[in-house]
Amino acid sequence: MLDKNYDPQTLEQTWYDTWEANGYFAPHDGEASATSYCIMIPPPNVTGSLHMGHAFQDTVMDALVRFHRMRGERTLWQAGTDHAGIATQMVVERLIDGEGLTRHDLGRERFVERVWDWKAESGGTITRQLRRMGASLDWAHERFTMDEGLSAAVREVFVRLFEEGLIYRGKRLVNWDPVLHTAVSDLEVLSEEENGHMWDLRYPLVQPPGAEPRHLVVSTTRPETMLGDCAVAVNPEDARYRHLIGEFVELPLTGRRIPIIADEHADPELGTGCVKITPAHDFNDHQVWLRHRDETAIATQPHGGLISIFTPDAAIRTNEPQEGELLPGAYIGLDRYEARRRIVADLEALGLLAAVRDHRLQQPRGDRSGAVIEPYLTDQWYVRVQPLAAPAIAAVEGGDIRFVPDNWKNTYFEWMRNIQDWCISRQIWWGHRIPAWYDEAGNVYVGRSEEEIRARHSFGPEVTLAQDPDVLDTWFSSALWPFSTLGWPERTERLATFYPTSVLVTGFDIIFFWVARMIMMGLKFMGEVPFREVYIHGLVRDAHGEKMSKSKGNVLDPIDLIDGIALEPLVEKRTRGMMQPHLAEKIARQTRLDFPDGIPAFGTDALRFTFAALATTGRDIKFDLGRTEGYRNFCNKLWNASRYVLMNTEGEDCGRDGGEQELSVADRWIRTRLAETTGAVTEAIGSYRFDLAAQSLYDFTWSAFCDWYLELCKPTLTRPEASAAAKRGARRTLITTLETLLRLAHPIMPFITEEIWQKVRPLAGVPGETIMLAPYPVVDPQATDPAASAEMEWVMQCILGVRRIRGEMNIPPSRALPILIANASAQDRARLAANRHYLDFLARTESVTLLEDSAAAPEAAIALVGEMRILIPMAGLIDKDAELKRLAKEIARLQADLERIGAKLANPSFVDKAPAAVVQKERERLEGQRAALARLEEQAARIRAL
RNA sequence: GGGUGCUUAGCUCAGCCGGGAGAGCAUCGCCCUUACAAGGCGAGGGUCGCAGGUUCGAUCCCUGCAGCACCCA
Repeated sequence: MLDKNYDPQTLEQTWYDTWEANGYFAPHDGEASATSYCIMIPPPNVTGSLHMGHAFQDTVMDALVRFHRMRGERTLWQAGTDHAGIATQMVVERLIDGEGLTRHDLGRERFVERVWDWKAESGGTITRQLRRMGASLDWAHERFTMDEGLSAAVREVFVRLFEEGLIYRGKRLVNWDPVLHTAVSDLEVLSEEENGHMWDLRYPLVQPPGAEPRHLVVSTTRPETMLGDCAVAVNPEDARYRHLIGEFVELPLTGRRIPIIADEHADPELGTGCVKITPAHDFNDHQVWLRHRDETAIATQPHGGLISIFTPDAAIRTNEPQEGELLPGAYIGLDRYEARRRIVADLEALGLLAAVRDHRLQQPRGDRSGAVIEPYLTDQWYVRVQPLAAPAIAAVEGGDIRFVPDNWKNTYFEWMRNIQDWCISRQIWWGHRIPAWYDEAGNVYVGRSEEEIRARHSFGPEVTLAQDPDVLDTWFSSALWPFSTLGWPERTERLATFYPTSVLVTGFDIIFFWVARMIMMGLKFMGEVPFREVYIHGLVRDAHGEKMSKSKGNVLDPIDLIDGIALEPLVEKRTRGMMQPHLAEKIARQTRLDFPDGIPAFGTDALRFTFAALATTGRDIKFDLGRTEGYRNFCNKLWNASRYVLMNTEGEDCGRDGGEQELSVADRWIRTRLAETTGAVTEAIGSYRFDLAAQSLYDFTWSAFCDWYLELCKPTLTRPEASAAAKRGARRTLITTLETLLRLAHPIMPFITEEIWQKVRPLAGVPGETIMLAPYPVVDPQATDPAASAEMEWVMQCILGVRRIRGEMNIPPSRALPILIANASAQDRARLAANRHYLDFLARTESVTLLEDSAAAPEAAIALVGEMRILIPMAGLIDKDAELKRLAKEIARLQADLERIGAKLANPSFVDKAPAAVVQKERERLEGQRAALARLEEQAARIRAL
């Protein structure tokens, strides 16, 4: 027997341990003929912790995986974590900062050791949390992007791409993060509008001696970059300046002269139409420079005009010995903002500052550090993406990969068709070291190892080689995830079985970062797409629709929803380690407002059910705690219903060992409903509509099984006159329906279904050690019985009719009612006779009397079931005005309806053009409603006449 | 500026191929009826964002507008 109370805490933990210990999560060996099903987990940061987005995503994946596993497919959910280069390095740097050290104090080797220590220390957190979610990941084959196998895959890919000319090294402008001291890719830069200024600078024209001084005015948001200007550009069509093209201006503060050049980049409509060109510190200017660098006036400048002015910290650098006073000594060593202040002041002193205006500008910032990104000239490694992108586009166009919802493919195409080369080197220490070595002359050699390179080039020990200090972008290794985790470059059995994987489940925010790159790499190295489908889900937001973030303090920890958390610890958790105390105060206030009593423990199943119910396609999720509470109650309902079933079946004859069984209408009806629900849930999961699956399960369990069936079978089980065969049939139906329902719900609610199933299984005569590996229900066409459905519908209408009168007249359920039946057809009479016990029990009827002459009826309240009338005598029970009021309401409703249908049928074009079936249906409705109306009006008149 | 999505009950959301507007939560009555008060029974609540169009008929299809959100430049 089940415990009296549903307590998710205890049962969830023990079942998970059992599953894992028994190896149920691993794909079964199976026959070669079994189809395989595989999902790769988007690897979470190894040292991170589970957030609501993970919890949602993992619920979806686990539901899919459990569903397919139960369907007998060879199912693998590949487990693993990501080393998350920059994020992890930042955490460890902060850690050692607490010891007053920087990573440079430690040196590379010791620092990387510290990161591994940190991983060892905190690396288990997220995998523990995944287990709490019930995730049936194949832990036995857990992978980590930095483990030896995956690192080998990374080296292999790098070398092959390099040898094909698809990886190159080049001095290019990159997005430089001056705080993290590393290049970052375009995708890691977030631009937002911020308040700033626009400065108008006067650049004096070079004039013959004695001439009146004249200026060109250029506008800039970054005046300090003028130290690196190589030209002023004007539009060749701009009549105001055309005559100046080829002339020179004095670049203030530097003593340099720079040319006025003609370039389309200068927009005559914008500002003065003159643009300063700083090719080493602006992407657009760099393009301009590329077009003009062969012109003498540019080419003869220092560095051909490509003048870098910053250190990696974005401070003004010192001059190289051969550069002389290229950069004015007054500014050297100044941070970019201090330099800006000084340069503006100096220009103003010279009368060269024309204006300063407030200005909204797009400020690019590093997504990790928040630092303003600096376009910066460095040597970096790049992937030439175009040749890889073409087949990746074709794969989606041709339908080899399907996006769900479909329109996300447009986002994918949009990006893929305008793709830029991918900067893959990062100037950090935590990550895959780039497999390139340099000799003393600076020649580069790429290979799987130093030994390989030495061997290939026959280098003796006298040749010293130094490995490139940089590491690869984390996404480089993630891009290989679908095959590297399966053993590639080895040709393993797992790789052959599970690649291509079935579906990728992920958020739209990493379509570019990850999805696109996996497709490119998969096609390139496996010759096949990495997955057949991409299911894109929405973002989990808080109850107010705000994005959850630590700084806003509105994050929810999924584990707190499972275990519950009191208010004070929750406030403490949300405000811990805040930078600004005033924010902490606000967060604390809001938290107390949103969760005055903290968060109750809902259990994993309720949380998972919530995610499933909210998982509508293509929509963000506003996370509503009320829903979770409702689904916790649902779990409780299922629990109690199961207790009832067990109470009535344990130690009883459930027909498992034969014996005659007789199925009642109710039995046949619930079996029909179960078959329908099985079909609906199966189809919903198959089309990623977890919301519809959840809805069907909820509706069947609560509204059909509990509200009706459990009640309907009570008379059969308790009445002494019910036959043994009928009791056996009811018990059999009870236990098998519940057993099937549990299997049906298991992918979404794994724990409670397993706990109950273990008790139910023997009574239902079902074999198996675990519901996890029990077969998923299939629709039994034999079970569908339309006649039973129709009859049950009639029974319910009768019961609801009586209940409605009861409810509206406030007649307590304890009071049994005598009812009269009038205008009963032969079918009504037959049904009445057959189902009388249902009415007595569920409508609490004291007596049922058939009236042969309806005129003889006493004053009564009325309910209609088709043509048949149910009358409840009013004497002493119902007050006249209340019944009249009730009838008036009903009559009004019918009249409105009739009017609408009448108008429709009176319209000749409707009758002509609408399908005959529709017209027929409306006619029947009209008839039915009209008859009902007449009866109610007659009844009202009779009561009024009293 | 370009693109995508959204707008349905007080709140969170379903609504299939165009044909009688649904669920959960919340609200209001009655009830400790032998699985369940984390419950039972019943009730109220909607100009389907606005304006046009197509159609016999539009929450659904088309166009425009408004508001919100996100992505790209």
